[in-house]
Amino acid sequence: MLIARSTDYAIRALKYLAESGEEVAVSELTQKLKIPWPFMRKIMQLLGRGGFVASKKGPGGGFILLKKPEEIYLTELIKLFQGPVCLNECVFKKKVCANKRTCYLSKKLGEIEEYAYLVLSRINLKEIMEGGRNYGKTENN
Amino acid sequence: MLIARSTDYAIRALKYLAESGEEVAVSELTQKLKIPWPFMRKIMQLLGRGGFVASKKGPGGGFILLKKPEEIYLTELIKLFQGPVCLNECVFKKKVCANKRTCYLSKKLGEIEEYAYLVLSRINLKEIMEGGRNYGKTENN
DNA sequence: CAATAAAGATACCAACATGGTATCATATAT
DNA sequence: ATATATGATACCATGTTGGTATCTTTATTG
Ligand code: FES
Ligand code: FES
Repeated sequence: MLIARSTDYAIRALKYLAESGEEVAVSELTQKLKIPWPFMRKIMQLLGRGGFVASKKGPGGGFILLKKPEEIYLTELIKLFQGPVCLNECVFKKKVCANKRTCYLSKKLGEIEEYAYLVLSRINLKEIMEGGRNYGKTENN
Repeated sequence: MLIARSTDYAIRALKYLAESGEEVAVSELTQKLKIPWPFMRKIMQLLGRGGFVASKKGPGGGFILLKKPEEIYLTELIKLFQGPVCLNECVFKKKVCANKRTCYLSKKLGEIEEYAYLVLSRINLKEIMEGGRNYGKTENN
């Protein structure tokens, strides 16, 4: 799967923040987006570390968007929540395969990965917000 | 990951069978390819059910390739061992997302999946055998 | 016709990734 | 001071996948 749940939730949260424009507490996010509370918190914290949002503690505090929607690229979010986009990893996981350079399959998978990265790296939050008007409104669990 | 371990092992086994041309027992496969024995068996059984190989029981028995290498496509193997190639599944796993049709992200991921499928579906065993002379000789685990 | 060597079937186990939870510490507004 | 928010972090639960074990069935061969 290219996009994990955590990344998806992050997108929804960012979208909400972008539309709100002001400080939003996790409690509000979690209510509006129907996402489990502690999980949402974890995600917001990560977004904070990633520099996408700023946080304010105390009553009335919450999270606020730091970047413009058009500056938030999908690949950045994926990297933050799932690590680098990678589809052609040699099956001998951790260990590097000696044939990686010459392996035919690896080359082909690399092409796919390259294409995937290209497409994903062009998608930004603004596009998602405009392109998919109902993204994140999937209340049908 | 596009290609799982099981699929990879299957490719190696098929390659070996193709080069051998005659009945090969799992014991031989497992020795030559350095793949765990019971796992290899399971994989060969699946390949049998998938119609890629025929089996012969009893002493001297084993598996023999049923198709020509150029008729064995990577997507078929992936389907057999990992299920259908799918990269754009909506995060609400099992349940179908009502917005699937209009979701911008889903559309983009669909494009990637389509491309991936196109590339993979053109790759056959013969290509792999010729293109990557040392595929499956990764003895460096 | 035994004994043996193979595969068929199937249930089980272990490691890992991921989604999700809980807890305690810290900062801030009132 | 207290309530309300996040920061950090450790933990738990579930599912998938790689891997194992066991028992049955079929065929060869002496
Ligand atoms: S088998 Fe390792 S890169 Fe191809
Ligand atoms: S959120 Fe379900 S398809 Fe986009």
